[in-house]
Amino acid sequence: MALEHLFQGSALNAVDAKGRVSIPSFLRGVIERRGDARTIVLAKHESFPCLSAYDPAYAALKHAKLERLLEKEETNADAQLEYQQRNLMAFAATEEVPYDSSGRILLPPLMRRKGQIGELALFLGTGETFQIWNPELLLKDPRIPDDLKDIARFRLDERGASA
Amino acid sequence: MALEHLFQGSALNAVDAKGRVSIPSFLRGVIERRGDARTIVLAKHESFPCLSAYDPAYAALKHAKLERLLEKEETNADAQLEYQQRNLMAFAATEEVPYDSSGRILLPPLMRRKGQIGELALFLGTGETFQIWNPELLLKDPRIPDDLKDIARFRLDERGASA
DNA sequence: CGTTATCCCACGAAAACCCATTGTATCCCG
DNA sequence: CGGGATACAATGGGTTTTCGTGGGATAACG
Repeated sequence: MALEHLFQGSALNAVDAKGRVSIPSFLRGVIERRGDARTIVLAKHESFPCLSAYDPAYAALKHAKLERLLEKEETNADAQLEYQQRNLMAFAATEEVPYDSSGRILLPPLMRRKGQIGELALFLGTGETFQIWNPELLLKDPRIPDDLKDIARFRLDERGASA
Repeated sequence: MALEHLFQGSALNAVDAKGRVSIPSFLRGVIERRGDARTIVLAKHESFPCLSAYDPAYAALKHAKLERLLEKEETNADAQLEYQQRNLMAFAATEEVPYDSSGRILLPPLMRRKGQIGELALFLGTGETFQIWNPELLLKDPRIPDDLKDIARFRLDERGASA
């Protein structure tokens, strides 16, 4: 199921007083090439303290994948439960938000809290999806490779922020 | 996954005041034969102080490989984390840049710093990918074969640069 | 009414685009 | 074989467009 267009690159954008953030144009480009939506889906990342984001087309793909997994193990009660749980996470625990003509979304308060996003949002492409981080949390996380932290520091410097 | 067209050869091009560099036409030829993109992907080389570059088709291949590895060990928590880390390095720590009709890219400041590229950029084909070096650093590196350094010196002479 | 979400416009910086020049390798024709 | 013309690559510079961002006006909602 290799997707043709992949999310790649990094950017650090400001969250303004109203809670608005620009989605970097190179990520929007991928979203619009994958489908014709001008919308992103947000979720809490399953293992990192950040948000996971993708386009509606990818959400549909993910759903299909889950379905197939279920059919394989239809008799297994544990598998049934796991399916229910994952399905809930994939849809109930996500929010879909449109971006406007200038490429900005209004970061929903729930997600902003879940991702602990402050005044700065660090966008990281990860292929099929991308992540949105509070840069300070990324720098603190021991699981993040140093080379990537260097990039985060560079993005902070670029902007004049210390850290 | 042997790719049909391979990067080979060397060239030394200037980085201008705006940070633009021409991608040598013999490398562009390979990129455009591999896919129809007019785009290259840049990353810090994992062991040399230079940049590694390739085409988007190669990036997609690399991604598919990672995916397959993951599916084999879906239950293993360590494998999950390692997958996340590799994915971050492969996509967040890279930048995709298009080249214009005259074959130039705008070398992103992040990559320019990571690769320590100054006013001159030495391009070296290495088969599936190619490298972009600061020629001075290549000449200094003890791991580089003398024959290759001779080539670098030749390219510098050609241009009138001393070194 | 006061508070919150949408929409619209405005600005500065950066990036993409277009055009012009140079140098070099190639080709054609005398 | 030589010399001029041609095509393309690399580079420099100027101009236009886009992107990220702030602020205000308008509309919805409690």
